[in-house]
Amino acid sequence: MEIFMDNVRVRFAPSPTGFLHVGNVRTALFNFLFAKNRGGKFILRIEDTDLERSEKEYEDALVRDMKWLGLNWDEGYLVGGDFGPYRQTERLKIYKKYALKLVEGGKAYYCFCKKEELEAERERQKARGEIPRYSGKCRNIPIDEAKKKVEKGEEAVIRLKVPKNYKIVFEDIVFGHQEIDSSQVDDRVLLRPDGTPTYNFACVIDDFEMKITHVLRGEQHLSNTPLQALIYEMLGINPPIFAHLSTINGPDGKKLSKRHGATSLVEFREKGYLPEAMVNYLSLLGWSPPDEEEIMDVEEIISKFSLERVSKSPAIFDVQKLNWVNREHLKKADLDRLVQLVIPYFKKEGVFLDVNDDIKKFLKLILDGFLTHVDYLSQITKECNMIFDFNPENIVEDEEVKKILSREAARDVINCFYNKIKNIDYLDFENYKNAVLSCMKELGIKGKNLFHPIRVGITALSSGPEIEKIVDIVEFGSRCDLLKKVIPVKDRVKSVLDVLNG
RNA sequence: GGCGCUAUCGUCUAGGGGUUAGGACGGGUGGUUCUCAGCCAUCAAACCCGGGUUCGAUUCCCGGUAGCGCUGCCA
Repeated sequence: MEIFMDNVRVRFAPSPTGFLHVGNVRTALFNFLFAKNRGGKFILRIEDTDLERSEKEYEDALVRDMKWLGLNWDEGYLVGGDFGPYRQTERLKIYKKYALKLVEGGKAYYCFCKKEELEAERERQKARGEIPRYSGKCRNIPIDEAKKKVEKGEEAVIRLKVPKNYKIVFEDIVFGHQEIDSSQVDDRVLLRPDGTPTYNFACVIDDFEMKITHVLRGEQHLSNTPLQALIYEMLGINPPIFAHLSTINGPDGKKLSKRHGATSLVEFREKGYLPEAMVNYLSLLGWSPPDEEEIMDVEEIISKFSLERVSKSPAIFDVQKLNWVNREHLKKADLDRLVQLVIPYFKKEGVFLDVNDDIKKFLKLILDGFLTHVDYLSQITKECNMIFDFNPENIVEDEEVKKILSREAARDVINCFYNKIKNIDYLDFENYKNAVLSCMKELGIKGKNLFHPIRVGITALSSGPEIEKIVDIVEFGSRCDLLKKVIPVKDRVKSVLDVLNG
């Protein structure tokens, strides 16, 4: 269906009226993947023709988010290129040129109807149960007369003169052949009195001017495409190939919104999701790899990506699966990198103000012990809370711990363990192992009857990472220059024994 | 209301005129490790409904239903 092209040019064209959310990102991602897979160009264009709602702040956020994800664009906003400018409000002259061309060719006309009048009329039509449409009142004003009015300074918009009884046809890679009667499309406004274009017009002009070969965008634009296809035709130019991407909805099947929790990309970044995990998960929404391997890095996704495997049905954003994808990438990630990523969360908790090499090593030990416990990085501080908040009283409060202590010889184990370590200055792995070993021999206890009490002795808790890892973290942490002190093993066991002995 | 789009386990999906309808997340169970997490094994779980076409439809066609989108001088 699709003609092979080796000069693929695609674009992501967001409007800076809010923060990038997962739906937009998926669209950006698919454009990026397609471009890279085909060795083409990925272009970023800013559609800021909605003067009311567009904000510079959102443009900045958008750039930051795209960069974070690694969706680097080859051409466009901020990086430049041969077809700029790439922000629509800077391209007003271009739209005007094309709009005038349509007017001259009798394909569009000036409309002098007042905005308020039209709105009132729409309301009336709706009230009567009719389909709200433009009456076509100005459609037949002779062009010379209209021009004169415009010259006199009368406010006018330019509307498309949609032909009657006309079949509009276009192809969509995802949704297939589309046919619609021109009676379904209204004489839409192309250019506003202030010279700004409306979305559907600007979009066509820019895609043409920027030599866009494939338009991949959200499914909500499928209904706009007949209008756009018509504009291409009236302009006598060839449309690009369309590929609409199904919507991503919230868990209730409704449009993604605040009440579904995090939806904007910033939120996910702040929570400590890895960018490669976001990319991976989002790539799986509406597209599936040809094999059954779901965990992929960007390069793999690029190499496997094709529009043929994009599905038509809407998808629901599932945080559970995102979490799994993120955990998988967390496992594969370089520990030193994760240390860097985790620093802000510990700072926020007041664990330290500045990092030094010791603290980095300490964080590395924490990650080694607790990483398998988290879905995303910001959870780490809470997960490793036991390192900082040691509460010996817990042994008389926690049911699980009480159960362990009620077992025979539990106290003896803790006592024995304490005696073995009380004179050791720094309990390293060897020392710890030896202490445990001699307790084992001395008391003739092994397995859970040995380790459970030791765990309680050190943490006052019944569960957590491997004891030797905790020993490592706690001992090293106690020597680090931290705002939140870490109590060393020896003192911990002592405190537990004190509580135990009343 | 009109027009358009969509419909496979709870979720993401594969598949496709004849299959034990496959995988993944999540859930259940069991194993492993001192415990939790993890890891391994294992189980339950789906073709929206009704008509056609056909020897045979989950798959193709039509209708219904539901959801979503468009119906703006928003994008």
